[in-house]
This record gives sequence, C-alpha cells and structure tokens, in this order.
Amino acid sequence: MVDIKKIRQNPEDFARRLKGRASRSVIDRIVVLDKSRRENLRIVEDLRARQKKISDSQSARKIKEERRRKEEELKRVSKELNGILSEIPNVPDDDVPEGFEDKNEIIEVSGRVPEEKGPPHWEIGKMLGIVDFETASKMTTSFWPLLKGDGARLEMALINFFIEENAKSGFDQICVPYAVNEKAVFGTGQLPKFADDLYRLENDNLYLIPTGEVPAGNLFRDKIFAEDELPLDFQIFSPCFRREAGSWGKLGKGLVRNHQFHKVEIFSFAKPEESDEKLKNFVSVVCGILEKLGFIYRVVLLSSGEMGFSAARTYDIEVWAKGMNRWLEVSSCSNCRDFQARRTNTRIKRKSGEIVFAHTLNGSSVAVGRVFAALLENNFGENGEVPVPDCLKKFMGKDRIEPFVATSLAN
RNA sequence: GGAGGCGUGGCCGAGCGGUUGAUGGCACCGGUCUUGAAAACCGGAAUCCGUUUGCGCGGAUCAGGGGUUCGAAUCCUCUCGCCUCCGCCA
Repeated sequence: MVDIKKIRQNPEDFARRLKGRASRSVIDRIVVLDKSRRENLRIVEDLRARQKKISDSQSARKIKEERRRKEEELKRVSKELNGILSEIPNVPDDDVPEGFEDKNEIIEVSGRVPEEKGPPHWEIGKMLGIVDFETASKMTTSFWPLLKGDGARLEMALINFFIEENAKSGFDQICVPYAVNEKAVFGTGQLPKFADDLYRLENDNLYLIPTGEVPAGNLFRDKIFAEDELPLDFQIFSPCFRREAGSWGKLGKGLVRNHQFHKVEIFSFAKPEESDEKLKNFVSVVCGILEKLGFIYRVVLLSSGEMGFSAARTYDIEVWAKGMNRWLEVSSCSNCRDFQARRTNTRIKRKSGEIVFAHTLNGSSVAVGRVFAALLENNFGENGEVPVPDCLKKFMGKDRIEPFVATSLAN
C-alpha cells in the first residue's frame, strides 16, 4: 500500500514518480476522495463529540440520527478510496528505468554465452523418461509437471542443495501453509488486482499460494518489532500454484511455465536503512548458487513496467539455457520497502519511540523447475548422458542422470 | 462432524452497563544509588486517524462486523480465530 499522505501532499510529483504504473486520472480521483473523506470524518467526529457531552436523551437521539446518516456517507467514500488505493502499485526507486522490457538494464554477465547448442530439456527429459507430461495430463490438465526416477531425485536434490546454501547465508528455514486466506494474499499484494492468477478453494475461501512470499510476508501481521529484533531472514521451500490465466500463448514447452513448480524463497524483514544492502545480499546469495551449479548467468535491473505490483526495485537473475538458446529467469529479488508492511501492518518501534513500517524483501533462491530445465540442457553431453554437478552429487547419491525404468517393469 | 470454553495494551492478567484507554505484574525507557553492573527506589511510556508551525485539541480502538442503550471491554447477534472433550483420520 502506498502512503496516501504522499499523494495528498503532491499529486503531480507522485504520479511522475510512479513512472507510468498508474494513470493520472486515478491519482486525481484519489485526491478528490481523500478530501471528501476527511471532510466527512471531521463532521462525524464533531457530531460524536457533541453526542458524548449530552446526557439528555431527547437531543442525544437527534444527534445520533444525524451522525448515522453522515457515517453512511463516510463509509461509502472510504470504501471507494481504499478500493482504488489498494490497486496502486508500489513507487519504483528513483533510479529504476521507466518503461518496459527494452528498458531493462543488464547489470552483470558472469561469462561468455557458448556457441554450441543442444536439445531442449523437454526432449532430453522425454528421452530419459524422467519428465512425463503425457501421463500428467491423464490425471490433471496440461502444464502440470510429472517427474520420474532420477528426474524426481534431481528435483529433490536441487531443493536440498538450495536450502543448504541459503542456510549457510543465514536464512532460517520455515515450513508454511500452502493455502492461505484472503487477507494474507492481500497483504503481499497479489490481491485484489491479480485474482485471476490464483487458484481459489471455493468451499473454504482459501487460495493456493502462488509463491512462498505470501505466507512469509504475513508472518508478522500486526506486529510491532523492537528495533534490535530486526533484520530477520527466512527461507521457505514450497510448491507454487499459478493459473497463468491470460498467458496461455506464452506457456511454451517443458518446465519453463507450469501451473505448479517448486521454489525456495528467501524473505527478510528489515529496518528501512538496511534494506538496500539486504537486496544486494539477496542477489549475491543467488549468484553464488548459480556459480556452484556451473551456470552462466546475468543480473538484470527491471524497468518500472516489468516489476511486480509490490516491488520498488527488482533484480531478475537469468541463466543461459543451451537447449532453448536463451536466457531463462530463475530468480527475482525485490525490495518492497514499506509497501507490503503497510498492508500487513508490520512495524518497528525505534529506540526514540518513533514507529515506522518495516521493509520487506523477497527473492527466489531459486526456482527449482527452471534450474532443472537449464541443468538438463547445459549438462547434456554428446554421449547422451547428463552428468550431475559436483555440488549436487551428495544429494543425488550418483554422478549421472540415468534413464527411468520403473523397477517393477524392469525384471 | 457433535458438545463446551475462550479471544483485553509488547507479553501475562484484572475488569463483566457510567471519567476504564482500561488496576496490577513482567519486559521497556529515563533518573537516584554504585568503581561498573545487578538489586532497590523514583519517574515515563499504548496504537491509529483527523486537525495544528508547535504545545495541544477532537475522534476511534478491549478479535472483527451489526445491534440494544442517554451511555458498552462489559448486554444481544453474526463472522473469524484459538483451546478442551467426543467422532473420524495421515
């Protein structure tokens, strides 16, 4: 949630700093509603004050009646205001480029992109029998993954490797609910604007989490931290569920964009003055993991139009995938500043007594399915084998990925 | 799924129709004492909104919504959450 005072104070400046993320007319509407809300509030409060001072039942009743009428008006205005306000995305940092994909800035490239190409991972996965979308679609619909044999082992190995690496960097592990209520999804900013992307459990009015960020961000709803209790760094392994409505054309092949994928998320609650440094740390943690996997990666500062709703600044980290012959986003690290904390009411009490909203940061460390895909493509050798990177051997318990043959069929 | 109980400030815990935003304890902050710390003693301090240059002033908040009343943390009602017992179950 954006700070209404910033809009009230200087609507022009605010609209400019949003860098095209909301229309000017919406901002103007907020200004009007805000003014109306304050006027009505003043009237209602004045009536309440008068009512409180009167003990004579006749006139008190009269004032009460009038007060209730005004309260209705106040409620109506407040509701519209909050509705609009909750759909305004976060204000990008000043140095975030304005625009869309072509305005993204490549900050760092870790190595030279190889000349040679190879087969895409869906072909490798099918060949080895470890990725099986055909069978998956018999029990569900398209774009849900089914991994078998060493495919399943590799998935788990990656997860365990990521968790171990994040733990070394100081992220405490927590396990979270995979279905959450409406307030929680509002808190991190996926609602109200992006309801179509979420799976909803209608009977219970719960939502399947689209990312571990959602439960993580709601860990300290309505909490006031003492200053020295922060920062807090967590890692959350979870499946992520996304309807991907409206992106059917972009779903593509293989494991790149599915309705379900695994991710280890890193999430921090920080003091405002330390969140910039924290974001840099997130990026270096992710890059460290990708280096150990032997990937070539690049870090991209997203432009205003490419960032998520809650982010003030986002770095995407992409790895080169030899088979698809393209960069593949495997992580997105964002500083949301106080945007989510306003929605979850997560605050800090300074030593001075001042109360401020906490800053929150989130990042993928890392998206499992896409790393799985890149690993198959990048490690696929001419002999048709896929060697396991050193860092994963102890989690895989073997040094190459073998074709899947169900043991019950093998003999 | 059935029966019952409970939700009060950072935490614990009183209050169950009338200056109670709320007694008390712990934790916290400042001070006295001490070489320093602890203990003891004294003092301070809830949050949000509106208004004001500021002191301040007004309003709201005892899970959340609605209601009764001149007046509600206290009564009624619905919703949500937690706990206990029974049933079912990995």
